[in-house]
Amino acid sequence: MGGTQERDIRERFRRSGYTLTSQRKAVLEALGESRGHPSAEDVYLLVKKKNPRVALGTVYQALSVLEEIGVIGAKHWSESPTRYDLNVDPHLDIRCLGCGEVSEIPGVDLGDLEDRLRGATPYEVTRAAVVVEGLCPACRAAG
Amino acid sequence: MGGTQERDIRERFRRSGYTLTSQRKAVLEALGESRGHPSAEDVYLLVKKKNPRVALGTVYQALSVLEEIGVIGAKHWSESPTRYDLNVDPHLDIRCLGCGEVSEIPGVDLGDLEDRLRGATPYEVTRAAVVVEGLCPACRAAG
DNA sequence: TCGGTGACCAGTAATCGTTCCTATTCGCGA
DNA sequence: TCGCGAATAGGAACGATTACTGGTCACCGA
Ligand SMILES: [Mn+2]
Ligand SMILES: [Mn+2]
Ligand SMILES: [Zn+2]
Ligand SMILES: [Zn+2]
Repeated sequence: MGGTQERDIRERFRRSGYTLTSQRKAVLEALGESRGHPSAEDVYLLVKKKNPRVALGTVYQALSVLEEIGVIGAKHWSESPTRYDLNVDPHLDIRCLGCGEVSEIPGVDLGDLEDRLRGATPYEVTRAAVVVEGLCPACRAAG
Repeated sequence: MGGTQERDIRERFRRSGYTLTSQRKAVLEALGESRGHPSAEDVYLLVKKKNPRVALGTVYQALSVLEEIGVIGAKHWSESPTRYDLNVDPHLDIRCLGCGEVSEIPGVDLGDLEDRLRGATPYEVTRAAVVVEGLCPACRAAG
């Protein structure tokens, strides 16, 4: 399931040729602590608590290689910075237009959507993502 | 179908309280000329050909009200500026990762996806969009 | 264990798309 | 025709992200 453990992560780094530095470890740990879908800035602030010398650019670069080697996922909404996720299994996330919180939507199957896309366009389809927005219960209550 | 005509547009402006200015008309015309899915910058360059005094900010503002009153549509990809579209019917568009071209994917039905989303999250679902990326035939050939 | 070397990092500047600001102009309604 | 709120031009500011550069570190091999 979701929990990619230390062993696996080291292996992914080794195979990719990237090195597992303390900064990259710290970014990964911050992502675990945040228990959600933090932005690069969120991760930066968490990492800085333990090591005040890290640079924001380093966090961006770490997130980028972690995503590239498949250890974390990244999702984009139009009115928010990119959100990162330890959950790399295919799943949907919804973002609240009120407070910006992102949560997972379990149990929705897209079926053969990608296949149908491939059949309907001469393009080679690389990626299809469903971007969902709404209002969380708290923001809905607050009107 | 797609072609929202002059009459309808005037009516939408009247009801919304916005005024149909020459700049807004020009933006709409540019969108018609461009025959595609131009960015704000693309629209700006087209509008400027006929009226070199328009400001880029005005184009952004015009696009925003045109979208608000339902005359045009806007779509977002993560690695591209917002693209605008005269086609306001629900449909899918794919963006080429090579050249940035956007084209429509006809005949794909999302079925009851939105309903299933609503059933699977406590959020009030406002919007669900499918973002599709790939390689156009030309870019695929150029490999 | 101890360098040597190429990858990495901190700090900062730059970029890009977009929005904001303000003085001026426009255009509709009385 | 006049008055006034809405819209615009021009340019500054903004937020997210990337690029650059000189110093630093991780790791492989002797
Ligand atoms: Mn998630
Ligand atoms: Mn379209
Ligand atoms: Zn909320
Ligand atoms: Zn292409």
